[in-house]
Amino acid sequence: MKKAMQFTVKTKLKSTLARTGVIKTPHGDIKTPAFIVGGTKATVKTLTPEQVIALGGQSILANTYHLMLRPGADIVQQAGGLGVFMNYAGPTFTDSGGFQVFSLGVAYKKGIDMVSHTEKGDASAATKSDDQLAKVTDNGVHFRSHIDGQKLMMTAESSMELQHKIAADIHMAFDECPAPLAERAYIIDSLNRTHAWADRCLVRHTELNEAHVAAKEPLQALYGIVQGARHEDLRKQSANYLGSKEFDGYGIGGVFEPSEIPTVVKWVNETLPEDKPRHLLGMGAQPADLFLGVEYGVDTFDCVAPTRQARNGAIYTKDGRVNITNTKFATDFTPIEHDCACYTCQNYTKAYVNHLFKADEMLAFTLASIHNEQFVVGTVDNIRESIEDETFFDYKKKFLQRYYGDKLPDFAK
RNA sequence: GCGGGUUUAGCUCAGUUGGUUAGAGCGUCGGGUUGUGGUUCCGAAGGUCGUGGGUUCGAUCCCCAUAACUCGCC
Repeated sequence: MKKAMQFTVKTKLKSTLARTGVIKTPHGDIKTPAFIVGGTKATVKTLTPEQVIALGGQSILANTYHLMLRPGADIVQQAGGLGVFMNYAGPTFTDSGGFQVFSLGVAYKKGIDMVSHTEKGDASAATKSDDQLAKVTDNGVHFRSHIDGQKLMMTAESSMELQHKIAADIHMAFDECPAPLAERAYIIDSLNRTHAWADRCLVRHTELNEAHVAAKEPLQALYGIVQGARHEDLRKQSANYLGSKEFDGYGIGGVFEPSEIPTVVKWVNETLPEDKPRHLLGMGAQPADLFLGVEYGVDTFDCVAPTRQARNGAIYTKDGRVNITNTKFATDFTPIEHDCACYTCQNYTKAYVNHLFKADEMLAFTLASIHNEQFVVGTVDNIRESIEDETFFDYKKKFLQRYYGDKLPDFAK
């Protein structure tokens, strides 16, 4: 069968896993490494697709779980698929809903911070399944909608069916994301389940793609998702197992600290086949994540942090993160960054953005999101260029030193 | 002019049958947010309880006076 997408490696940075390349989809190309813009509910919050394109976004990632609940996959399909529905002509991804096994399951309102403060979480919550919105079985996951409480079931097959209705260019296999504190025995159990689900996803996905061929519709691509928590042998086992299957690319899932990118991501990417793209799921809130991710072989990222932080007034600058709501900005009539090319910095002052936040005006979210998203997307674009002209390490050192100053984390040095 | 009510944090108000560091909501200030979370979470600052007397071991609370605001009546 014809390929749903093509990935070509263009250049490799020696003595690292970093590379540049191009992902070709039916809706356009993605130059990698690339930061994929978060559009969970078929919208990049507070931004129009035109604004996303203008800030340099190459592609958008939506979420199957959320779209299944609202408006429903059938409605997205009737609309003509995700891209038509949301008026975005570029390449799209959907996440499978597998992450909600964790985020709406064991971690739901249990106080487990997914990355930064895992040690403070309730370890016993890691494997309990009562009093939760999600229950994992070998067949799939029993959910309770966080919106209206109705009981739902998602399986490998149903996730594929939903994703094919939503019709993004690139799908993620339905996986289980075990809690970071789960014990090894549970991680192994979970990993076996994720692998079995990946096989089932591939079978159903292939059937659905055959139907697309018959209907003369574009093919859709599927990434397998590597799990294995923080265990080297399990991560490599997962990368080997999934790497031997006919996936179009691979997602790196699970929950770990940014400081673990040089270990966990490296184990995975030195094991996966070189000719398939790798997507680091949900990471990229900080510049260090981006540089380290690329250095250790990540081709695409997605993260809701740039827009979420923007909605709360946290703004990225090359000299570190600032809170634009701080009083000191109320009378600062200069742009957020004088050398930033984004729409916000070209047209508005810190004082104005500060005022919009204080006054609860919606434009605040839009202007802050444009800047933050362009900051992160642009940083990954610059990283890509630095690989091609072999200035990556110099760029990384200067960027991170300036951004973090005295707070530069050891793992990023 | 007479009678009633109110006066506690920047705002709107709780409260104390008199007893250690007087509370809330909003606002203010600061922080958080990594495959769910704009209207969210965490923390902090801020009051000689209108003013002046009195009673009491002790008064924001009881008594007296006074001021401001407010309602009603003439």
